[in-house]
Amino acid sequence: MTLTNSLESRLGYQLRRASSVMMADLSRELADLDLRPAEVTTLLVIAENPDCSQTEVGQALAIKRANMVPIISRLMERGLVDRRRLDGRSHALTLTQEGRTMAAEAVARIDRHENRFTELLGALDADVLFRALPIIRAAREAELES
Amino acid sequence: MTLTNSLESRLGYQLRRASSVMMADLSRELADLDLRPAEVTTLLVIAENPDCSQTEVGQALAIKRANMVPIISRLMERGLVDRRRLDGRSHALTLTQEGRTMAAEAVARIDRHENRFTELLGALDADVLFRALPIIRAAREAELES
DNA sequence: GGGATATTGCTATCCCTGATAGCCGTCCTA
DNA sequence: TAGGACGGCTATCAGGGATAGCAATATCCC
Repeated sequence: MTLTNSLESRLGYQLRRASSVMMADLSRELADLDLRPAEVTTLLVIAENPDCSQTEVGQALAIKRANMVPIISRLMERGLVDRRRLDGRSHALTLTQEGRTMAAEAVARIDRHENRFTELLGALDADVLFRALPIIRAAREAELES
Repeated sequence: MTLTNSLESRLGYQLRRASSVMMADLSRELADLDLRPAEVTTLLVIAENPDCSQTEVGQALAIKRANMVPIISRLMERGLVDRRRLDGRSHALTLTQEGRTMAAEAVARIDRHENRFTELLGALDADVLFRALPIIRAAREAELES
């Protein structure tokens, strides 16, 4: 028997299901690099913003300070990220050469991954998504005010 | 300093961020009912499909058989769901009176929650989302074939 | 200058979702 | 009737995310 499911008409539900499909696909694409999604995003943000700090990366990615710690640790252990003491509190993060290589490979895979999905959507739909999703995201601030 | 983040132009990333904002909002809306998102969706599917089985609910919601177990257990403990043995293997799930009340309240809250977000989007954008998101979701089947 | 305050990184936990492997009893069907 | 499919279940892990609180440092303002 196939069940009815009125949740299908809910935006939040659709978003969650769609997001989870893409996350699963991404994880698979990155599996043999032994990089978790959260680690790749961190790697890419550091690549674009040399000498940024840990909390800055966290802010850009909506990852809490406390949760950045193991991510950075692991990236450093693997020799992908290097850090230099800036002042008594903060560090400046950069990619090692190996980190840059890894980041390039990751970007290539993310491109493939993204293309698999955007190909299924018309250009117009994709445009709307890129306009609408940030609106939903931004609602958080409005929400926090109230 | 504000960091640049080219992930902003990635569909998967936008999806994840938007979805996580909505999930957080939903959780907050449901917090005082002491219902987790996964439990509410289960409750609603049972409400719509009396006498369905546990795995059927799982299939409708993309929740694995094994993960349905604690969800159903908790809903039963709380007296929201009742089940009747169908045959030696399967059970027919229904809502108790209390479950129906809870489901109604949950739907009301989900409505409020959804409206908070859909209000921010034009009707046209919402339409596109409801057309595009299922396409992304459906890509999973295509993906599994390959 | 110095005390209050904020910031940075960190530890230790906890919660929620989801995935896997495998058991057992039941049912269906060739 | 025997083998395979099925439904529920246990146990266990991984991944993302959240909170509370600490120590050291930096900053700001009186």
